[in-house]
Amino acid sequence: MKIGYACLAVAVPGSALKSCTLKNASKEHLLSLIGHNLDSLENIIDYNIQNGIALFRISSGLIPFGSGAAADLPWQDRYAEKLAAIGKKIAGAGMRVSMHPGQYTVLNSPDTAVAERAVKDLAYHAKVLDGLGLGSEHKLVLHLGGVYGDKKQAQSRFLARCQELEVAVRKRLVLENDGVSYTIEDVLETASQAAIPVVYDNLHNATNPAKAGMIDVDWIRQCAATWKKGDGRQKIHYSEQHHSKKPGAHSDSINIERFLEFCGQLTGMDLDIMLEVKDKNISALKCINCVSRREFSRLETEWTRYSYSVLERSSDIYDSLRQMLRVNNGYPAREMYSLIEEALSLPVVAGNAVHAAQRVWGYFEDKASAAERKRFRQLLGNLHSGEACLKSLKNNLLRLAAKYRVDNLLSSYYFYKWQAAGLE
DNA sequence: TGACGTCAAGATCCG
DNA sequence: CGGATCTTGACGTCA
Repeated sequence: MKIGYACLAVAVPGSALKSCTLKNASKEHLLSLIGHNLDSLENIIDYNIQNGIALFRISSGLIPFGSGAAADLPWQDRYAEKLAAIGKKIAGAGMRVSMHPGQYTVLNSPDTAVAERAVKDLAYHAKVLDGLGLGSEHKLVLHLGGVYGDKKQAQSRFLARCQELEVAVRKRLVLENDGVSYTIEDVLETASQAAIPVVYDNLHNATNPAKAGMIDVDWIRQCAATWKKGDGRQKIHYSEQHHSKKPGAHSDSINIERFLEFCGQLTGMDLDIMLEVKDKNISALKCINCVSRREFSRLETEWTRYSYSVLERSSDIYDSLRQMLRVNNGYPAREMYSLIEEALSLPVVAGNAVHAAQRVWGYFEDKASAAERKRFRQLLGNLHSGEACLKSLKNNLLRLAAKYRVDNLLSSYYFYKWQAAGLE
């Protein structure tokens, strides 16, 4: 089983993708953006390898306007070596990647211009995976499309268009149920006719359920039969409902107990699980560390990433966690993450926030300039007057971490917004 | 015609 | 000027 995350990595230096608006999309500018984005992708892949994450979705934004303004640019020639090097790392690590054209790639549209653009878009995505030199188990995930008042007809239009796709696309194509139009039952019907594997998405099935009396595992079993030799392991999408947003909205983070309960239903099944969650790699690592026993040092590394976020919310939980990880004794992953989740659900306490910030400042104590010291003390003094001040204090510390290249801090979750709940 | 979702670019505002 | 915050862009469908 592999567990992974989609598109971008949180708290991974050098991993950001760049883009531009269409009016600035000159050939040379696009080519330089592509070069930058491939460097970022390589940094993400390196991070994945170091952290034992073996499933990843490459962002469609890797090549800005990949099926439009950049479609005819010679990026795969200009960056052939870089692409090959990245592909080699992926394959060498046994990593599985995918891509996922979004809701605006609609193959079954009655508007043939829209459908043609969808074909081009699929071709672009396949070109990336081909450029990386990866096999057909590295998939392209697509939704069935629109309904246009007649679902049956829209489904057969999908089938017809599917027949016409080039092999490079077809061999990678998999279909996913969506949260509005096509239920998992609809998708299984169409996909079996086209001999396409099916990705089951649990949250889409919650907002757009197929029929009563069926649970996740029932559908996952049905999807299993659609995965053939050469497709690789069966893949599913797992996500949780956001506590306050509208139905179908992804949660900020995966709740570890809920996830483990879900996994408990899957015994005897061999699946790859793509998480769809705002905090991306952060939740992926949590889930990976909890489903099977790994090195104790993995937990220590995680604790260093979370520690300041915990400290600024609860010094009691901070002490408990420090105690828990003090000795290399057993493998308390589940307990550790549950406690961390508990801490992160609490508001930041101003007094604790000061302690956490001072702890971080400790990294710069011996190198900061007089102006930097003065600025830090000033921001620290402001802390009691509200949330905006905590934000600028953290931004200030993050800039120092970048300037003085403190890797430990740059990979700390303390600075990133999915951890940044309100100040009490 | 606007909402939907996603992310970063671009624009604007502030001290 | 740098930094923080708000708005726009790019896509297609559907109410």
